[in-house]
Amino acid sequence: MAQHGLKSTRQRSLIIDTFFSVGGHLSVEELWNKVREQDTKVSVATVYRTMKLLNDCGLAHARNFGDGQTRYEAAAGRHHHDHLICTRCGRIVEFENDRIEAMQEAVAKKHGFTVTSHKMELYGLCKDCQRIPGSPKTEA
Amino acid sequence: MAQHGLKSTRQRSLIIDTFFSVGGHLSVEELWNKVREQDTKVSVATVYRTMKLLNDCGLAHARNFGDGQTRYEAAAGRHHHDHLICTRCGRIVEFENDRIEAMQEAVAKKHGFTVTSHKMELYGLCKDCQRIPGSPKTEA
DNA sequence: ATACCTGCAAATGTTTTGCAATGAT
DNA sequence: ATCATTGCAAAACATTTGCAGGTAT
Repeated sequence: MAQHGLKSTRQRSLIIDTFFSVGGHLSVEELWNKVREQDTKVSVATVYRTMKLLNDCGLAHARNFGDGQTRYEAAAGRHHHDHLICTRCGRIVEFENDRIEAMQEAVAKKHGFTVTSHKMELYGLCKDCQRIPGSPKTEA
Repeated sequence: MAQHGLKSTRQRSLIIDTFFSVGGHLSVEELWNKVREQDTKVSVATVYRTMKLLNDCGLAHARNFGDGQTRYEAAAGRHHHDHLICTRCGRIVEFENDRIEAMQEAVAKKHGFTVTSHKMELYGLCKDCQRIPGSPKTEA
C-alpha cells in the first residue's frame, strides 16, 4: 500500500480481508457488521473511508441497486459485468454479454456519444421466488 | 384525481403543470425552483409528496443518474427507454432499442429470472463535449 | 519525527414525517 | 362536517468531515 502513501493498519487489513472473504455485494453497514464480529471498536467512518480508497484504487466497484445504499463488489482483475436482481429475495446474479455491450456502443455512436462506462440492471424474480407467492424478503 | 381519493389543490396543479411543461429529467429541487417562480409559498415537502404520487400513479418515473438526487421524467403513454448521460455537461439523451431489450430477456431467461423492469444507462461524452478539453460542467 | 489514520461526534445533503392549521368536496 | 393536504420544523438516512489523539514507517 505504501506506493500510494497509504499505511497498512489493523483496521484496514481487517476491513479489506473481510470484504474479500465475504464476497458478494456488500453495503457498508453489512460489511461493518461483519468487521465488528472481529473487532468491536472499528468505526463506520473507517469502513466508509477504506471502501472509498479501495474503489479509487480499482480493487472494488461501488454499485447502487436502488435500495438507497452503496454496495461494493470485488473488482480485481474482473471483467465488466451487469446484474440481475431479484426484487423478492435480494439475490444478485452477475452476467456478461458481449453482444449487448457491442450494441450499446453502436447506439451511443449513433447519438454521437463516446461511452466511458455504463450500467445495466435487470430487476425481477429469480427462479425460486417465481413459484412462491406472497410478500418479498420473507424467507422460510 | 378524485377517483383515488386525491384532491385537486392549487399547489398540486402548479407542480404538475410545471413538471409537464418544463419536461426533461428534473430533480425535485429544480422543479421546486421552477414552481416557486409562480408561487413562493410552496414547500419542498409538497413537491416531494406530489412527485411521489405521480410516480405511484405511473404518470412519472423516478430515475437516479448517480448525482445523488432523484430525477423525474414524464411517463404518460411513453415507451420504455434508456439513457445516454454526458458526464461533462449533464445532457441526457433517451433511446429505445428493441434488440437490446430482447437480448436482456434472453439473458434473464437463461438465468431463470423473470424480468419486471430494468435500467440501462450509458455514461460518456456527448458530441459537443468530446471536442472540448477541460473540466466538466463549465459551460461557455 | 512525520505524516497518515482512527474514533468520535458533529455536519452534510436528500428525503421523509409529525403535527396543527388550512382547504377541498 | 369530514378527511385530505399543506407548511414548517424536526427527524431520518446514508455518508462525510473536523479534530485531537494514536500509529505506521
